[in-house]
Parts: sequence; structure tokens; C-alpha cells
Amino acid sequence: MAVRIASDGGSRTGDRLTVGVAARLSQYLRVLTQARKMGKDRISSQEISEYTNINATQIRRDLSAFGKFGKRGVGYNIDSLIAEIRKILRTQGQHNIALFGAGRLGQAIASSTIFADHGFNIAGAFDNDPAKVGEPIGGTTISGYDELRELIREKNIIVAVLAVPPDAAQQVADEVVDAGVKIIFNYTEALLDVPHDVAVHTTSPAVELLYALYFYLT
Amino acid sequence: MAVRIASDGGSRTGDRLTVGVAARLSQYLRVLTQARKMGKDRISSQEISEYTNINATQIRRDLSAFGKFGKRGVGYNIDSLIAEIRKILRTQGQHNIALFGAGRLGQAIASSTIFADHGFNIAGAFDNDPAKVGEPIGGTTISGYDELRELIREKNIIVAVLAVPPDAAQQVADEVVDAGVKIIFNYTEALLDVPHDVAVHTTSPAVELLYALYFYLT
DNA sequence: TAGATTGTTAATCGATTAACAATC
DNA sequence: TAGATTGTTAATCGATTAACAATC
Repeated sequence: MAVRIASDGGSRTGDRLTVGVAARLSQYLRVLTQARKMGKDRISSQEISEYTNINATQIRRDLSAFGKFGKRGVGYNIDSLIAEIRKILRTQGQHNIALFGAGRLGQAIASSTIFADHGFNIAGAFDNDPAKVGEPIGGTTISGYDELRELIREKNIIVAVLAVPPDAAQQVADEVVDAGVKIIFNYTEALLDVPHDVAVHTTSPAVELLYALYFYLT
Repeated sequence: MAVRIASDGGSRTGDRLTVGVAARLSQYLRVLTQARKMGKDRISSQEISEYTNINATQIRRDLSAFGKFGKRGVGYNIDSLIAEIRKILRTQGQHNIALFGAGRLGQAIASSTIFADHGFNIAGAFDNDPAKVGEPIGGTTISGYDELRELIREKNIIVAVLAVPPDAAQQVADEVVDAGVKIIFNYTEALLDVPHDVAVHTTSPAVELLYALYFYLT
């Protein structure tokens, strides 16, 4: 467990990060990972700011609460900053996740590097179409829903990604929750009812557009 | 233009919403739209809270800054609340958007209702594969990049959705910006460099998972 | 009437920002 | 040395929350 620190400017309460800080650190990680992929070695708070729309002072403030990771006049070394943030977020290892739905969206997800880039390994994929069961998808094979419980337990999966039709989403959510999943990433527009100890994250591109449009229109 | 209001508890500065309020109102709209689709007529701030992870008091506070939309002891009428929020966000009409990339992800986007549900009409779709040009996708037809400028001007498009391979993303971004697009919704993990008057929104499911995982692990 | 839920207040806490000395 | 950028302070602003009267 982490060391309890009394005064840190609000980034931690007790030994837990605040929601805001954890969200921002994750954003920095996205930019750093991609910048490294593009061959960059170091980056300034100003550059991170341009890609995240988070104020540069806020970024330096967030980071300096945990140590002096930068070099004045130079910026931050990307490799070491990634390592530091991973340490802070305690997400250094690999995590197995399960994908539900092997349609166009599911296939697009499985063949992209968006999850793998951040240490998430698609360890199981499920579809209710018998014709798809046994077919390869990404680095794994499509399974039927009858193998769900066993695979989730065996691979120690706590994250489920839902890429099923919206009218099937609640049923799949019920099944994965029952099998022990604690975090659901919902690509459908369905509103999911889950127990309080399960977290649901729903992507809603249209919502983000609505709000971007407001600032364009005004 | 809107009426200037002096004192409203911080939800507006001058006649513009603050970023936080606009983002939350968009979230409420997502939940309301989906709740209506599921046949509900009214909803309480507590229910909206459960689906958005935004505090119920905050929700009532946000809404009451613009009028008394609810009924004590009853809740909010979904249809009228949707209309009110659309009025506040000035997004009552239809908006034409353009989709770039007609691969699995692009096809999944075009055939889902996530954009249509919020008034976004995919008025153009582009792919650089000549074999795909002319094929139907969603409610439109795939065009080649040579038709880009004309179509964007003709259909008055200011929003581009990027579902292309990551290594093509910057080039497509450059072209759409040049053609007049002001908002880019980026489904790729690429970091996009654009002029300051263009807004980029990047989806990063893995980032949201990292951060959800942190709160699960601690 | 009794129960439920809004609208609103007041207090606290975290986020944001400008500014600048320190230093690479 | 000159230029750049971090680390940090101080001040302000917006978000969050509990509590509860109003009222459907």
C-alpha cells in the first residue's frame, strides 16, 4: 500500500488519488505512449497541453506532486515519465480483458492496437453466432457464451468490453457481472443497470460532438 | 444571441456556458435520449445520477440555473427536458457530418444509431480504396477523396469523424481542415496537429480503463 | 395526508491560472 | 551567456456536497 502523505495540494486524499488527478494522469499516459511510438524522446508540458487540452501549469503541478520528473529548460523524458505515471496509477503489468460481440465493431477493436498499447490483452472474445465460434479474432479465438464463466475465472478477467447490439447489452452485462467482472466498457448506447460495485464507462461520441459544436457555434 | 445574465452561480460567463456545464448537459441528453428510447416518460435526478456518475444535487443545480423544469415529488418529464437542454446547447437541428474510412470501424459507425440519435446525419463517407467507392454505407454512398472539398462545402459540413488507419490520420486531418472542417472526432490513437481554431476529440477507451482500474485496485 | 423529489442555500474543496524564480 | 522550461506560489474561480424547506 502507498505511503500516506499529509499535504500535497489536493491530488491525494489519504493514499488514494482524486478522480480528477487519476483521469488527467491517464490522459498524459495516452499522449506519452503515442509520442514515443512516433519516435520522440522528450516532451514539454506545453506539448502535452496541446494534445490534451489540459493547462500546462496544471500538468506540471500534477506531476510535481509525485516527484521532480522534468529537467528545466529541456522538458520530460518520455520513457521515464511513462514509467513514473504507471507506477502512480499502479498499472504496470498486463491486464486480461474480454470482448463481447464479434461483429464489425468487435473485429475493429480486436485488430487495433488501442488496448494493447496500454497493456490490455484481449484474452477472450465471445459471440452468440455459432458460425463465428472457433474463428480467429485479433490474437485469440471466438468463443460461445457457454464458455464465459470458465474463461473469465481462469484468465482472471475483471474488464469486459461490450460491442454487441444495443438490445443485447443489458443481458450480456448481467452475465458478465454474474461471472465476476467489475468494469464494463460499453460501446453501445444502452443504459446499463449494474450493482454498485461495478463501474460502467459508456462511450458516446455524439455527446462529445454536441458539446464541441456548442463551443463552435458560440 | 443569448441574453446576458449577471448572476447564475457560475454556469455561464457572459452568455456562454462554462465547459463543465456544457459537458454535463450533453451527458444528461445522452441519458434522456436513451431513456426515452426505452419507453420512459419521466426521470428523477437520482436516476440520471446513476447513469452518469454525476451527483444528483449537481444535476438539479445545473438544470435549475435555466428554469424550473422539474415537478417536486415527481421528477422531470423526459421529452420536455430534452427540448430544454437542446435549446440551451443550441443543437436543435440536424447537423451533417462526414465519415473518413470505410473499413470495419467506419462501417460499424455508419450502421449504428449513435450519431443519428443526436441529430448527426452522416452526409458523406470517404475511402481511398477505389473498390469501395460507389458502395453504400449507412444511408449514403462511399466517395473518393477527390470529391472531399466539394462535398464538404456543398453539405455545409464542419464535423469530420476519422476511422482511418492511424498512420493515415494526420494526412486526412490536414485535408479536412483545409476543406473547412472545424471539429475532428478522432477514433485513431494518432496525435493530430491542427490549427488552433480546430477542435480535436480523441476517443481512448484504454485510457478510461486505466483510470477505472486504478479505482478498482485501490 | 404521507411520501417523494425538486429547487436552493451555504460551506468546503479541488481546479485553474498567471506569474516568476530556479536552473538546465 | 541566453533561451527555454520546470517547479512552485498565491489568488481566484468553479464544482461538490449535505441539508432542508417547498411543493407536487
